[in-house]
Amino acid sequence: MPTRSPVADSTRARLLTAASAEFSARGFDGAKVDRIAATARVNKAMLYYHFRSKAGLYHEILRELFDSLAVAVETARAGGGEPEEQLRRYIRAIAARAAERPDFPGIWLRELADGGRHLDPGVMLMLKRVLAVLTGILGDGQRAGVFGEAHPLVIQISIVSPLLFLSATAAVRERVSAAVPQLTHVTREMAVAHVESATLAALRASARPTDARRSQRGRS
Amino acid sequence: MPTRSPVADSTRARLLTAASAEFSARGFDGAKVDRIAATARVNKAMLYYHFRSKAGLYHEILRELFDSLAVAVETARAGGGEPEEQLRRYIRAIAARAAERPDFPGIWLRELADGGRHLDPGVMLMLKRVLAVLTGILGDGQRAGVFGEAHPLVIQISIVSPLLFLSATAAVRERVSAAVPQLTHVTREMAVAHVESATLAALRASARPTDARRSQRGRS
DNA sequence: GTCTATATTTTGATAGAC
DNA sequence: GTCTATCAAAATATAGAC
Repeated sequence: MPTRSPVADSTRARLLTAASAEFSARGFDGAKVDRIAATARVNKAMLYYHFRSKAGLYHEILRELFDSLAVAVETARAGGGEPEEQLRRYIRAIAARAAERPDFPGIWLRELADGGRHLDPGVMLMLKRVLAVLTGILGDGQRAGVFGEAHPLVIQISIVSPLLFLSATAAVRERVSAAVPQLTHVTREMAVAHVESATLAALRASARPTDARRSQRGRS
Repeated sequence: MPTRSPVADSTRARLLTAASAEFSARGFDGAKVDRIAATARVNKAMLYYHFRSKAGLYHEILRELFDSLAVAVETARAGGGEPEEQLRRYIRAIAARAAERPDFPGIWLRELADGGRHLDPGVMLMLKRVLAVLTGILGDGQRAGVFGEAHPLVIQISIVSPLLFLSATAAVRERVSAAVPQLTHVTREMAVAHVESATLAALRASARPTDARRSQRGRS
């Protein structure tokens, strides 16, 4: 492995930035090392010098991305407070990561669609850390009686997927909106607000079936 | 264009089936025509004879898939009834399409992530038909006072994305669950039930801010 | 660390016989 | 409609000079 200076190595950092955008926009198979090198204004041979292969470069990006996500939600959990407040922070932490790193949603989405082909055990561990945080928050809420029973993976999917979609589908939505002018743009705030209210409303409703106008399946 | 018999042409149909699976699992760039032909047990030259190119084959699949979706939600809408009931049918119609055609979610997901690179005007029109149905249902609900104001695209995203995710992430969830045994499997029914209850709860809550335990931003 | 030139493989696509 | 043989381009990767 080449010199790993604590300061961001210029060509190395440029390659990571360019590659992140390329992988997000085209996926692993669609990404071309020539294009990455060109965008980074770096000689292609340098890519192999620093990362050994296209896959090596991709793995480095995956690790960095998911580790930062795990840290973000763990920080949200560490803030303490009521379960509802923690869940809001959890949601916002994920939304914030997606906002800070525009390439994240595309990469995440595609990696899932790929069946996690490139998720090595290290990255899997990071995903588990994220799920552990959510499971903890939901458990607290259930014990406190404010949340009903809920499957962590269902909640995770219904939180994460709209947020990823929002970013990843920006281009398509732009085209749809252009053709249907009465549709105003969707802002990140609108999406986050909806995810928060929909998730919490569903969790509250399952805690008190009688609160809902019609309970789908009342506990007999 | 070759003979288009009303009955499913064997090699043509086999190619479509194999290609659909390949595109879903690997994406357009990751899909290989050699692999498609091999899976279909058809000579590769036949692929070009029937579909002219890899892109032509892909487009044919996209058109068929999104047209069937548009028809499905339009049928759901045509069933009439209360807005809440129509919205439930809308959600179930989408979930049913994803269940019937296991390749659909992967293809849809990847196409969105690709920025709709392969969505020609014909397919865009089908997407608009789907959105028009949802917009109609939401409008009915608002006029009837049972739904609050909601952006159709936000609702669409929060309905569709979890359903697509559920299918598309099956492989990854399998691996996560294997490593975290206490997590039971997520069934389609659980996901659909959550989407229904979360979406309706959010729409109802926005119609009557005072019903919610805490209204996030009460109308001043 | 950086660059040029090039090797090697894969892959989309076709010509032409049957 | 089907198959064999093959082409041409693209793309990953490396050797080796500086």
